[in-house]
Amino acid sequence: MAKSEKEMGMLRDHLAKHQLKLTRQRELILDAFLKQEHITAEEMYHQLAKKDPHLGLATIYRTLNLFCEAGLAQARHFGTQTQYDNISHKGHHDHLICTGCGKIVEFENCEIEKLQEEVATRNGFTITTHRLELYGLCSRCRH
Amino acid sequence: MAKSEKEMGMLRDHLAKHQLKLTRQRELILDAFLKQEHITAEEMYHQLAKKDPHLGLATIYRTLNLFCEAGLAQARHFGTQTQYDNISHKGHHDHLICTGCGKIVEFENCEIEKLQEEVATRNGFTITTHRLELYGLCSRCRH
DNA sequence: ACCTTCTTGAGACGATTTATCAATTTCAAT
DNA sequence: ATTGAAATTGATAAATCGTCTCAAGAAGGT
Repeated sequence: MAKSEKEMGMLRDHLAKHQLKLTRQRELILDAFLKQEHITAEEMYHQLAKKDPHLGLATIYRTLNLFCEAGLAQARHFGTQTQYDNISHKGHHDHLICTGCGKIVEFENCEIEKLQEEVATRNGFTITTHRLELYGLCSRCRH
Repeated sequence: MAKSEKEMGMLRDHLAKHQLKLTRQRELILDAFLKQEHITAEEMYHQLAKKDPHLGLATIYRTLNLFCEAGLAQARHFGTQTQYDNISHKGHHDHLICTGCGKIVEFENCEIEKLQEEVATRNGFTITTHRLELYGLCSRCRH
């Protein structure tokens, strides 16, 4: 917990600004959240079941949504679930996905990211995160 | 319906390849879909209620998913709902999404697409489609 | 027209997330 | 340290969204 001073500070700030309280559960969930790049409420529920078997799923949802409002997390809907991304992690990995065999290749491309920034700026946006997925056939599946 | 020959052709192709049938409902839904840039199943359900009050919501979901498989549409999860984007009528467009107010700005960027092709080629992939979403705050929500 | 197969519509169902509410905890003011 | 108003929690009910089920109907090849 010692190394997450910055994030804990952001949370405290947000709580103070909104007359909210710092609870044992919120500290526990923040602690676990900061160790992840992204996580679902359900995953966190299972992870924390060991440390606090009585921690409710609703509390986790409420807290992760609170983190979003405090600027620590960002919700992203993927498939049927909601992923909560840790904003302090910046390792963007995009994906090449083969629709034939399901193979996934991760890549990073600074030039693309730069162009994304340009598009965003041109439209008055400030990007916090992005998602890029390329679908196609890998060399083996192309026949 | 006369102006959507290309899309109707793509649908016929897909149906033929998979032993599926062309039904009145599928024609009706395609017709309505091609007039939109993106739409949810629920929105389409209400739109088509006038033309066919007995058209079921499940049929709309099934048909929009079929369009995705036929390469006419692309599903995108935003908020709690699924948006079905029309990718064959107006060309592919990517999205800038404000996480504050939900505003969506569509854009197209040839340079980004060219770089995507390069990444794909470098990895032996042939891209058939892609999805690019930039999440952030619009000028108004940034305060 | 026949016959097989696919599709539809209606509602049941499943998964995910939010709302409800009594009991508990926080925290600032005593 | 104690008090007490206000926020939070946990358990569960409820809402939301999308898929599944299945009997009845439609499509399309022969």
